[in-house]
Amino acid sequence: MSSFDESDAFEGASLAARAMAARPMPYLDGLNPEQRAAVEALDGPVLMLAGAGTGKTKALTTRIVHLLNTGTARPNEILAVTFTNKAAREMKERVGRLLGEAVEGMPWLGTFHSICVKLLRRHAELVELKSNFTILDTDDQIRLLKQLLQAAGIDDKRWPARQLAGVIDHWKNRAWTPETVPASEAGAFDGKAPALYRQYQTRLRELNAVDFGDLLLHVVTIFQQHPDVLAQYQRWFRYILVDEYQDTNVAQYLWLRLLAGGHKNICCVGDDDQSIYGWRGAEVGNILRFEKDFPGAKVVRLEQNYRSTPHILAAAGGVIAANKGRLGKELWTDAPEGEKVRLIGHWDGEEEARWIGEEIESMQRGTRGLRPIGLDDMAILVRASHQMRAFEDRFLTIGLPYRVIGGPRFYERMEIRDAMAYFRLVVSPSDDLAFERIVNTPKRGLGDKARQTIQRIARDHGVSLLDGAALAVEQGAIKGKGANALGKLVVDLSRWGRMTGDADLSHMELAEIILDESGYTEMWQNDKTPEAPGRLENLKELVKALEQFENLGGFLEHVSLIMDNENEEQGEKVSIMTLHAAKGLEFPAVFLPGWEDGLFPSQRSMDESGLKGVEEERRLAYVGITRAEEICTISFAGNRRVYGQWQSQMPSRFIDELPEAHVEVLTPPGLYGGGYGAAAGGSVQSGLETRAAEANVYNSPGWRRLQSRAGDRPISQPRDSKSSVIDAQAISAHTLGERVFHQKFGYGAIIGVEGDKLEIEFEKAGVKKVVGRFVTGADDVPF
DNA sequence: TTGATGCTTATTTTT
DNA sequence: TAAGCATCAA
Repeated sequence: MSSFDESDAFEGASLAARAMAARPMPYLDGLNPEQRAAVEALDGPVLMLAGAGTGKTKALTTRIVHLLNTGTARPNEILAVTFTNKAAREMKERVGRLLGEAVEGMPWLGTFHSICVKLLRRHAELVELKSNFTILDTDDQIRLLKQLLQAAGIDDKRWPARQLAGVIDHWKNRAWTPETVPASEAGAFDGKAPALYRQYQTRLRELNAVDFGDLLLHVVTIFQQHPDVLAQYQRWFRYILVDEYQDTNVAQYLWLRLLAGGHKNICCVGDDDQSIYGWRGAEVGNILRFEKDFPGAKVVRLEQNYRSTPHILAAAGGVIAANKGRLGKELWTDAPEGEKVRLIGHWDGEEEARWIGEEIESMQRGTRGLRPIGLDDMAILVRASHQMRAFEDRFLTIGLPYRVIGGPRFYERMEIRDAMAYFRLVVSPSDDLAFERIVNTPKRGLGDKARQTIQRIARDHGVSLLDGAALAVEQGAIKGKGANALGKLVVDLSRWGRMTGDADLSHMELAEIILDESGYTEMWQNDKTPEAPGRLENLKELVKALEQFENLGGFLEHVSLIMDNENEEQGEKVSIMTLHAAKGLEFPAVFLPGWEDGLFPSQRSMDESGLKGVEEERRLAYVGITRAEEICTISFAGNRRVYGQWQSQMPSRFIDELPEAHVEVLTPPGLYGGGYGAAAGGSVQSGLETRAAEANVYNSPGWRRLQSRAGDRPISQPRDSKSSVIDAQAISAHTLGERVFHQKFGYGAIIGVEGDKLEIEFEKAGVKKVVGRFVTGADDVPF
């Protein structure tokens, strides 16, 4: 590719364009100078570094409007990519609103995946697919891989299909085809992965199917192998905009680079500090490297924050400052100072949940001169979904309404996928995966044996499973009840297939007919498990969703890419969600519980990815804090049940990184034998050495550092327990067999030492692993 | 085809 | 601990 050519920049400046440029641009008025700069730099590469809450979407949408309004580009000449359907939808809406008219077109505003589907359908033959290929979801993918593993005689216990799917996904994210997987990766999955990857791709081609990863990979392959096709799109998409650039993987990066290769009118928006999807293949490097990839790129930093108070921003800034290799940004705001970030330690996870419940109730009423905050304006953001349980339990007992955001999505539910498999089979009878999914759902007495027979016959005749099934019935290869049921299924499917052409029948009615006559609805009606009614409800929802589409085929086309499910429940509720799910959201009051080393940052992250892992976790902390508008409350527990075992926890290293000046340390009730009153205003240290209870929570190294930050140690380094003075003391202070006392578990004997953990057999509580610090010799019990 | 039982595993999940 | 599974007996 040639380097950036200056003349390209003026390509759009025709007479007409200049005339258009003379039109008023009221939409520019509401922008700050940086946003405005990002909007007006239409030509050439632009990197918009948009911190949390700095009006990124506003700048992005205004930029599109500006492109259109100045006549620089027509709607169909703009390629605007997002990661989520939600973001795409929002952008469409906002562009429409700014233009004051419906956007005619913008056919190329969408997610990476939806745009790739469009492209791939046009050029499917270039990768040996037919343009009506089906898109497999993760579930189909796994089942297919399972079959391959079985065929290859690999024990799918030792080598689970899930894991193989992970490896293949990873490779596709890196844009590696079976041919280009580097030798260094070949050892994955016991060295079997490369061959299986190849087989999998072959099988997908036979099925005329692609998985999510293929959508990008195939398009990249086409662009790479067919310069003429690429050139056509380079001309076509004269202006490219990319949202959440920090989340792009290698395949997406290549895709963008190829498309922008000619004119280089590409504007990438993102925030390296909010890159939290590395584990999914996202490469922060993409955004860090932007200026190298596109020499002469204009870099605009949006740093004025319109969301949070100065204290909150300072706290977030203090934490993220510990990361290396940042592009560098500092958020600031005009907003009044507000409340400091509040920090509180608890005895255990249950108490933490209890306290937060009470805190929510009092904030709802309005306390200490603060305005009352509605439940909809509060959120609890956790690192891992299992942490939600404690809150759900607690909120159920005190009757506090809550909603869990995230979790299994609508289109991932079993009943929805079953129903869709029926639809798929009606629309395309050769969809073998759909056939396999529903042959015996509801139960038709077709077990493994029957399935194998069908497969054999289909293979022998070189036909689809459905046709094979028809043959099997004709030949009488299937006996007994199953034969009748299968015969009926085959006949029904072809009948429903003919009904798709029936003009008198809406596709919604047809869908109902399919679900009823197949016995699928009945299956759930007869099901007595508690979730059955909900499933029937979902099926109704599904049929309702069909309304927006012209026919079943059109529905299936779209639905495979729409995995979100935003049904707004009514009523004021506290939101509970993971930090990941919270990205892009904001709440006046945010609770961030569970800030303990091992939980957050997660042990696994640190084990698997080391410093990189910690840095990504730190970005997650940054994302969490910056969700808060007015009040941000961080908490941790000294003890927590992990996999049924009580474990003592160290406060998160991220707590050490909170700048003291912007943090207010709260005292949990109970520790001083009284409520808030007893300790309010009092120094935490006052009773520090007097009672074991306080000592346990507040005597931790992290806590002490927070109280008096003597010399600044390099905080980004993971603390190695073995090199920690305090922990070493804790271990050497005890010996095997010693009788000890623990505040929660009572008396016990030390039966083992493991790092800084003591294994103790407690008289009442059984065997537990406890951090040495939390234990005192039985004779020194302080009361 | 069901139900019971035992075993194993344990983040984050935009499409 | 507890959920998700796979296997097994009936």
